[in-house]
Amino acid sequence: MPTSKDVAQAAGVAQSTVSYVLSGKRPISEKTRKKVEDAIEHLTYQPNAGARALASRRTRVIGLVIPFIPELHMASIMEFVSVIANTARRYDHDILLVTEDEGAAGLQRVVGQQICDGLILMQVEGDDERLPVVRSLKVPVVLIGIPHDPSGLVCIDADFEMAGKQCVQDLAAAGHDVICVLDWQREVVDRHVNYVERFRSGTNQAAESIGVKMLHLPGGTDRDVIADSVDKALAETTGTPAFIAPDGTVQDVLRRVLSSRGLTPGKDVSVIGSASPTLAELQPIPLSTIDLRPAEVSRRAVKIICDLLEADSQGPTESLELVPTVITHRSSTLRPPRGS
Amino acid sequence: MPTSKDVAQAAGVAQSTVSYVLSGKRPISEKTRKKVEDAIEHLTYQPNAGARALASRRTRVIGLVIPFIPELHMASIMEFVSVIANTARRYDHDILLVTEDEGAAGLQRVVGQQICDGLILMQVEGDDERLPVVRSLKVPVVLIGIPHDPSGLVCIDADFEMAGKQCVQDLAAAGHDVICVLDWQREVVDRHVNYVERFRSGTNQAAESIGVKMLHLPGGTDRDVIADSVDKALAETTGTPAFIAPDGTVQDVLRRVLSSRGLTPGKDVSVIGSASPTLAELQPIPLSTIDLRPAEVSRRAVKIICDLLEADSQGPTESLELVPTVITHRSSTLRPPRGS
DNA sequence: CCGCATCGTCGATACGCATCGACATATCGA
DNA sequence: TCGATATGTCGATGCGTATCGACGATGCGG
Repeated sequence: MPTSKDVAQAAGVAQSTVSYVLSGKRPISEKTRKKVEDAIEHLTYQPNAGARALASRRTRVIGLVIPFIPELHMASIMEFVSVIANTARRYDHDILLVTEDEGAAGLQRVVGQQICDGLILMQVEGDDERLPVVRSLKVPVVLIGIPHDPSGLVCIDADFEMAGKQCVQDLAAAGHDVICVLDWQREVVDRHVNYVERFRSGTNQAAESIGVKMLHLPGGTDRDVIADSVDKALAETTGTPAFIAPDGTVQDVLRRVLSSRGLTPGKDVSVIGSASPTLAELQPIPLSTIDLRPAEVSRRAVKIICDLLEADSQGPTESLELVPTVITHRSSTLRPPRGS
Repeated sequence: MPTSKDVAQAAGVAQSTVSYVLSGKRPISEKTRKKVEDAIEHLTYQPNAGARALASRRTRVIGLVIPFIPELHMASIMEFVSVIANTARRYDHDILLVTEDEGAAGLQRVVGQQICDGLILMQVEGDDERLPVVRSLKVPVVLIGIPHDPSGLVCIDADFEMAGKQCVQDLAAAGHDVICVLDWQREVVDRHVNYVERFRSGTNQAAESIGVKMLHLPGGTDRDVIADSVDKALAETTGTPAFIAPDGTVQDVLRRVLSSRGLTPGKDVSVIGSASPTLAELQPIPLSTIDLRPAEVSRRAVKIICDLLEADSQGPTESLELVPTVITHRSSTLRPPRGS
């Protein structure tokens, strides 16, 4: 493997000059730059990451802490991972996978060994056990998700409260007087993931100001539980009920239950879920969705951490960003009455 | 951040002694070892990865090249990623994400900059454009998937031929005389992923030796296409046809088509798919599956590359490992007649 | 024509660890 | 008792890059 010394020799300059050509931190004459660049190309030189990290105290690697809990919809997690990785590259950084298995110790390891310059944590829970460690780390950390106490932390997430409001407003406008939220799976709710509460708060606020009835019923993957919830919702109204099912797996079960009751989404009932456009379109009845903007959240998370790394100064050690959500109408919801 | 020099000072030994305590490459007296380990603990010392890489010419990082093509079932990809990451940790290695976006150039970058000691490539296609680059790299690379020309490459994959045989043998034993394979989605087939052919070869061999009729029909996500395939299969027999649908998305569509035809899997027809146990159990009629052992494939891939890295010597530069597949009976297949 | 700032380049050094040869001490056989 | 072998530790060096101070060359104004 060629080194910068080899390049220097080939170009007839000092090694430090090669370094300055690459970093641009000192003026270089056009002539010299050309010579060096030619030599680099000719030798197919690439700077050694280890040496660079050692000398500059920057690895240009960001640690990404991914949850692998089976209850979560893996496909949607991949969406985050994919966008984060690609965005990081755009900032000339790489992504190191940090598995949940290692727990908080893993964070200390990758930071302590200086494998990473900073961290992105996905799926942050309300009372996450890793928070004390995160606060103690002396590198930038961006959380995707909002813990109960976000003080001293940099967080970003979809605006779940807004999402709740939008769903309710939308369904109310379509004429529903009873709106039923089927919760996330037990496993998610029990982890006290903060967004469950934020979403609920949004729905309730909107419902109160509009004057529709909200039902919060258990979700989960158990067909009987969902069936029970559906029946309860039906019993509450003489009109057509509306269902909000944020969780992808819950949507699947709901779909089957409705079908067995002879209810067609978009005709006899309305259903809004959260899903990627691709997935939503693939369903038998294309699903109207509340888009939680995973790609945008991911992009911003990377931008935030890269800005913090750039700044070098400890920057704002606390911030909270909420990404606006978007409703997309497809076929699973009723259309609002004409002229309203 | 404390360095090994700090540790040495605190323990009253030379820096090199600290290094030998950590690596175990030279005998150390119990007394000295204790002093050093105490100092390490007291200072919470962790070796600097960059310096270590520079001196040892080993980063202990493996690059994982992930496909993000939307047609693929992301959930199953996550299964690979998760197991690979965790297994790598067990070998004291970390995983760096290399996105497909960068293409072959990305491989040259992470290897050239020596960010990685080796690579694992997922979803290798029959005629993968990255193969020339892979062959030219001077670091170990393990491919998950078998290209058309595996010479000079280290490959591992599920034994799709065995999988095909198992499915056919199993369905034939259950009394089916017509067995229909619904292909993967067009996008997958068109990429010339080798496993499509290997699977087909397995089914055909088994069908021939047993004497049942095989139908290979188009799969995909289009309902009409699947419906057409189902009708064709029905027309071929007066008995009960069997369907094999390896692709997860195809399974979903097939399920709906069968239901609309009034056909119940496990009663009127048999269906075998490939899916994780969790997913299979979740379906309305638990799906009998052919398990392609993603976790085992992942584990072995990591083991192979770590062995190669350990060996240091270029090791066997060519190898091909096939992981045996497993059939699991659930409710979507007929039971073989008693006493047979 | 001289002093001074600017531009462009060089040499030297530090970064933190692994590793090699050297050396001191302890252990053993003859 | 003495040399030979193990055993345990140290000092020195190199890995490849970034960066700092220094220095020669050039251009400027006075």
